[in-house]
Amino acid sequence: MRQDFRCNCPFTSALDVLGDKWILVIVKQMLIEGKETFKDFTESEEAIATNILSAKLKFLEEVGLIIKTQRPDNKKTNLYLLTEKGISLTPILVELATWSDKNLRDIHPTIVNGEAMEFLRNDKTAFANEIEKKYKEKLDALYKSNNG
Amino acid sequence: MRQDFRCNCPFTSALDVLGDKWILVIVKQMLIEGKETFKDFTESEEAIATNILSAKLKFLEEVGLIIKTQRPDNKKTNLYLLTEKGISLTPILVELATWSDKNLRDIHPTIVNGEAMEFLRNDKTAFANEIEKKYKEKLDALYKSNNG
DNA sequence: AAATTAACTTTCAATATGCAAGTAATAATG
DNA sequence: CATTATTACTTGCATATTGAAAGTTAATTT
Repeated sequence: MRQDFRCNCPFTSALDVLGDKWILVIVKQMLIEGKETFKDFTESEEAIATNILSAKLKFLEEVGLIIKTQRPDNKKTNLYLLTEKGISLTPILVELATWSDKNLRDIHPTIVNGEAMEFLRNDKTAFANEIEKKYKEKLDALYKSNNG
Repeated sequence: MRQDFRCNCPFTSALDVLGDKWILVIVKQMLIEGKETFKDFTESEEAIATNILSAKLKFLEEVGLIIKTQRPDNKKTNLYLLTEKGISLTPILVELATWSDKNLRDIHPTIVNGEAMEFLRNDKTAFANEIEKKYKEKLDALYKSNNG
């Protein structure tokens, strides 16, 4: 799954990488729902098929949005973790959710509307910062336990 | 092409509507490049096939992101115009371009890097406001000439 | 050692994409 | 006013992508 680009437009080029049903959903699952193993992803609400998941994880690794690692004590379970490049997708995700909240409820009334949505509506930037911070703390903890 | 949603997650629901290669590219062409007729879209850099374009325009209309109109003096040429819901995709597009600018140049060095990019980098919000404002002025002018 | 689990891969059917050609209606030209 | 061109499609067909289900391999647990 090699990447090529339709043209030199920055908008279109972003969509050449991110423009599909699954890529940003997987990133969301990592960033917001704390998913990190193949199994975690298969068990999510969105119910991705394993062959698609496999292909998308490979692609995400190829374009440098995630890395594939393991815990030192477990050779079976792979860990998929966001890189800086991947973490920096947060503002896009935040704008997507904001747009859903404001514009999709008429055709999709059951979109969740809890505390997190409240926080997002109230301060988008703070919401994004919080999420990025939490994820980075998680990475720090992981790398610390991996290296001693 | 009816829309259904994978789940109640606001992130995923946005991608149920917007998550594909073409939808946001077409919106970008309308919003930023001023395209408004079928022909305009077929002549763009991204070179969309006419059958795909036809299907995507239909879908965009169905979900209420665009409306299909005509000029009073021309019954042949349809005009495709963004609704409020469509215009409010601007912040998403801005974040996509920002992300491209920062993260895609290593694997795609020829991404454009002109004055507009400079403006975008300098003040995202102002850039978004400017674009929305210009598009709305265009709509105003059009509706004025259509109604007298 | 046997059973279970995690991470894939394979197969095959269904859907989406894309190119090329064709059509119908309107508008412009001679 | 007849011919030609233009716009907005649609159709047919080939290829690519997606998705469900089942199978495979290696590591871990019992």
